[in-house]
Amino acid sequence: MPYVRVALPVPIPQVFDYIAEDAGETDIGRCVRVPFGRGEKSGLIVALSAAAEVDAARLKPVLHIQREVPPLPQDWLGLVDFVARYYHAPLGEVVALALPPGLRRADGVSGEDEDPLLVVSDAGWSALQAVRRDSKALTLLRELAATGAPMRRSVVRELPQGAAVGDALRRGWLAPAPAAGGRERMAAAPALTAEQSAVIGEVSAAPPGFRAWLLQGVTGSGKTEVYLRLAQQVLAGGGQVLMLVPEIALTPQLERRVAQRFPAANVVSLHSALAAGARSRGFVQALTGHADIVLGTRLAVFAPLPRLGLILVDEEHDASYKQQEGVRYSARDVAVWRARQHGVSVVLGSATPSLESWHHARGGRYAPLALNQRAVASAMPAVRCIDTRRLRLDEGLSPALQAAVAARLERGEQSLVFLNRRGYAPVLSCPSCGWISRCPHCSANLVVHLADRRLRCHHCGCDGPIPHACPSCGDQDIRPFGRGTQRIEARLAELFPRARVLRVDRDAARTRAQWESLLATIADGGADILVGTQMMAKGHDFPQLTLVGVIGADASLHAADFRAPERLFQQLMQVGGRAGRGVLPGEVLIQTEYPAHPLYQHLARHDFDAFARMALQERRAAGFPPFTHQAMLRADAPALDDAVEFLRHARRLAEERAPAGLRLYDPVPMRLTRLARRERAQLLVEADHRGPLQTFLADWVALLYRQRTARELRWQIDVDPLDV
DNA sequence: AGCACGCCGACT
DNA sequence: GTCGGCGTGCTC
Repeated sequence: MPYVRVALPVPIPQVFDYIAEDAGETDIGRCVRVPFGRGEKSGLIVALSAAAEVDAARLKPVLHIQREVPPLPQDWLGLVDFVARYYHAPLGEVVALALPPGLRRADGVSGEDEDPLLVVSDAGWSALQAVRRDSKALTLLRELAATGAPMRRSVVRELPQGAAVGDALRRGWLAPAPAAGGRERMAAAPALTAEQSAVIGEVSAAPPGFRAWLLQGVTGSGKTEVYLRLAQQVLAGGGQVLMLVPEIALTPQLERRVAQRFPAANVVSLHSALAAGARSRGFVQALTGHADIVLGTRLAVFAPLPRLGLILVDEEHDASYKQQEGVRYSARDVAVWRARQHGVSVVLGSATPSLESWHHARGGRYAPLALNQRAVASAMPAVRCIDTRRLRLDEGLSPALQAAVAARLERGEQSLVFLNRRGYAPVLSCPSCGWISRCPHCSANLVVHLADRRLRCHHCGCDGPIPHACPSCGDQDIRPFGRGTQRIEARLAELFPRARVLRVDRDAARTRAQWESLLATIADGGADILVGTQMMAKGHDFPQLTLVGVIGADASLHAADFRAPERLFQQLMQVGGRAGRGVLPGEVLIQTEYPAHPLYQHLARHDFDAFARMALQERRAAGFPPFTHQAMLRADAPALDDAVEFLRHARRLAEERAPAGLRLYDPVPMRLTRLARRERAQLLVEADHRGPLQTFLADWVALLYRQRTARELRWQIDVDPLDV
C-alpha cells in the first residue's frame, strides 16, 4: 500500500502519513490537499513510505495531488529540511514559509511567462518600411530595430515610448522571440576600475565548487557593478543567479538596473509585497529554470533554482535578513548553506560587514575581497566630531552644524540631518505631576506625532489624539520631551525660512510610491535640507548632498545590547557615505559628548577594520558571538509570572540533559517586557561550539513540544538571536 | 493552529 | 432543565 508523508502548516514537529494509491516517486515534492482533523489542509509530499508509522486504520486518503506544476526537487527538500532542523521549527511551517501561498493551495498556478522576450516581427519591419504617419509605437519599434536584439517586455516598457508596447504587440509588430541563448548579453556598462577587475578576476579564477567570499567595499566603490559582472559570467555559462537584497522597497532602482543591464535575461523579483499571483509565477519560473536572475528579499532564498550558479547577498550585515517572528531564520546564513549544498560561490557584500562575517573572513572560512577606492573620482567625506559638552544647543542643533547647513544653502548644495528617532518627541509629559504618555499595551512611551496630532506607540501601533491637558492632574502645561525628526524638521524650517526642508522617515514614506517620489524630489534638487532616519542610510546617490549632520548618536554607545556599537558604526558609516558621492566633496559632522570615543575615532578614519578588531576583542573578552554560539528561548503570556515560570521549568528540563560546556542563564524579562498586551521573558543558552548546542537544542525542543502548557502561553526558539 | 470534547455557572 | 465558559487533547 503506497503512503505519502506530508508536511503540513501546523505547529507540530512531525509529518503526517496519507494513503495515495496512485502516488509514485515523481510525486515527492508535490503539493497535496488532504483531510486534516475536521477540515482540509494543503501541504507538501516530502517522501513516500511503504509502511505508515501509525495504525493503518487511522490513515485517510489524500484528496488531490497538484500535478500541473513540476515537483519541488530533492535539493529543495534538503534545503527546507536543513532550515527546519537548524532553527528547530516544524518542517511544515518551514515549507509554508518557503512556498508562495498560492502554490501551496494549489489553485490554478501557472508559470506562464508574463514577461516575454520580444523581437520586431516581419510585420513590424514592413511597418517601419511603409510610409505612414509617425506614432509612438513606431518610434518604439525603431528603437528596438536599432538595438537589433530581443528584449524583455518589462525592459521595453522602460524605454522612452515604452507605454506603446501593448499597441505594438496588438498590431503584431512585436512578437515573442524564438528561444535562443544570449541571456548574458549585457547592455552598456561602465568601465571597471582596476580594483573591480581584480576582484572579479579573483572570483572567476577560483576553482569551481563552493566558496564564500566577503566583498568589503566602501560606499561608492561599485559593489553592484561587481555583482552584475559576476552574474553575467554565470548567465553565460547557462546558470541562474540568486541575488538577495535587504528590502526591495528601498531599492527600486536596483531592480531596474539589473533588468536593463540584462535585457534578454528573465529577471524575476520575489518579495512579500508581491501579489499572490506574481509571487507564485516568479517561484514557478525559478523552479522550471525559466528565470535567469532571481532578485529578492530574504524569502527569495527559498526559490528553487535547478541551474543555480551564484548567490549574491547585498548589504549582508543588514538585520532584515533575519526573520524576527515565526521561523527565525537568517537568509544570509541559509544562503551560505545553499551555496555549499550546490557547490557554488556565494558573495557577501557590504561596506560594513557583520562582525561574524568579518571574523570568518579573517579566519579563512570566507575569502576576503576588498574595494577600497570609490569608483567615481571623489574622496571619502571628511568626518569630524562636534563636542557638544559645553555648547548651548538649539533644539539639539549645535551652532557649528547650523553654520555648516547655512554654508550648503549658500552654495546651493543639500544637507542631511540624520536622527534615528521618528515623530516629534519621544514622550509627552506633565511637569507638575510627573505623568508621562505610556502605551497601555506595551512597556514603552507613546511618541508625539505633531504632524497629524497623534500619540502613537511605535511597537504595537496603538494610536490616539494628543490630550490638551494632563489626563492625571488636569494641568494644561503638558510638554513634549526629547526630539524626533518632526521637531528637527520644524526647527530647521524656522532657522532657514527660505530653505526647502524635507523629512524622510517611515512616516513620510509609508508606501513605495511615496518613497520613490521623495527620492525623485531629492534627486531633482527639490529639497535643500533633509531630515532623515536610517532609511536615508540605504544606498542611494544624491550628487548634491555634501553634508551629513548626525545628532543623538551617543545613545547607542552605552546601550545594553552588545550589538549596539556595531549597528551604530554601520549606520554612521553608511549614512556618512551619502555625503559627497558626486564631484563635490562631502563632510560628516557628528554631534557627541564623547568626541574621543574610539568608535568615532575609527569612523573619522573610515577604518572599519580597526573598529572591527576592537569590537571583536571586546566580544572575545566578554564571551559573546562569534566566539560563542547562542540560542534564546522566549515565552510570552498575559502575566509575566507565567512566562517566567515556563522558562524556569524549561531550564530545569535542560539542566538534566545539558552537555558539558553548555551555559544556561536565568530566565529574565525582555527589555521591552510588555508588548501588545503580552508580557515577555527569555532564557539564553550558550555554548562554545555549534555542534553540542544543536544536539542539545534538538533534544530539548522536542521535549518542550511535549509539555502541556496553558493555552495563553506562547514560546519560540531563536537560534543565533540578534537581540539578546 | 483549529477544533472537538468535557465538566461547572446563569438563563428561558 | 439547557446554553456556553474555556481547560485539555488530538490531528495521519
